[in-house]
Amino acid sequence: MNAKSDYTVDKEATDYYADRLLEWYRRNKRDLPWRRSKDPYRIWVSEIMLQQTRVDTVIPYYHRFMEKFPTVDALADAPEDDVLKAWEGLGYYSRARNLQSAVREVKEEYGGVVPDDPEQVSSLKGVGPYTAGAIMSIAYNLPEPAVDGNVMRVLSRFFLLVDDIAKPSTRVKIEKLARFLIPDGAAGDFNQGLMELGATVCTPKSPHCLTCPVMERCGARLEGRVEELPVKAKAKPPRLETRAAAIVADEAGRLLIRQRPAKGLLAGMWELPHVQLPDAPAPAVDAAAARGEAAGALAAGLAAADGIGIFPEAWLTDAEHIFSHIRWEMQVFRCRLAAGAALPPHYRWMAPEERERYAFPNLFVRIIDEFASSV
DNA sequence: GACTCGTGGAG
DNA sequence: TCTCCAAGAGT
Repeated sequence: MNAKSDYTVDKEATDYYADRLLEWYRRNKRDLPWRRSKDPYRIWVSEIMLQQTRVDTVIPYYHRFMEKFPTVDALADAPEDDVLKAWEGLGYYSRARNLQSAVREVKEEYGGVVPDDPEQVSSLKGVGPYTAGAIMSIAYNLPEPAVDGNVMRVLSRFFLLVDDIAKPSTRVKIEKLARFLIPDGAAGDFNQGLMELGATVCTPKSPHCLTCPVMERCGARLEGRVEELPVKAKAKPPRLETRAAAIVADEAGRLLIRQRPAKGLLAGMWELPHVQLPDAPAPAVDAAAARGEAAGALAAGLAAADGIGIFPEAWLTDAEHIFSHIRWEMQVFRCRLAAGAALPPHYRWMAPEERERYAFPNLFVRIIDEFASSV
């Protein structure tokens, strides 16, 4: 371990940074919904929603969520399906489940009051190092760092840090630096200032250095290396999965849907019945033959997995959906259900007016909408 | 440390 | 069209 394994900075630079950033933040901060309250619960909900999710995407969800679940008690007492439904389309659905689980723990163990102790908050489900620091500093103004992607980018540039910010160990190092930078009595504004600077000025591509409050001492700018920092390893491409899905409608216009398992991808969400196809490198067959094979595999797969008999009648559409780590290429077939078949417990018939009762991932929302507009 | 876990906007 | 990604956490 050499002396350079941890970042160091002198107090004079620290004071400069905090003073300039705080003044800039207090004059330029955006008027965001969750900044209008110091309620730890509201801060908490916003931080969970904002994980890996853009501000503009979160805002409408945040308003709806706070209207539906305005307090710790309201969320703790709500049916889990209602919470998942409120999260529909936002992605990373385990966040919703973990949030409600943690809120229930706050109700039971802390009398409904979000604790102001970093250790206790960190132990809550779905609350990691960043979110714990954000709640501590923003709601309680306690001097805990809140290091997200913005903060890593901003500090990497200013202090010329060349560690790969995609590595977890780098976040730990930057956390130590960020903790040291927090000015007395202004943790909340300072942490939000760092993030605000990263979101609006020190952006990933073509940052607006000329409006930056700390540009005159920014290492990356002084050395002309703004574009090459931060160092970040590129993610590997998602793996391909080919799938075939069944659209089954009855005479009343109801759709056959099923609920996904409680763990894993899209846990607990509703979907169209479908199967994964063998990923053999298709030997250049014509499209019609490939669809025929997929349709056959769909019928056989649903019979084997769920014990239901369906007969593909026509190809409806192809749909692609890209998750962070998987790419689904799905062929969708309009199918007929075998008469008199009993449905497994995780299957339902969904009437058109029941759409609001079930939470679907967006890829199935699109397919269902396309089917609805085709009939 | 590497993988899992969504989505849609921006360039 | 494609790439990167946006206020990360769990395993």
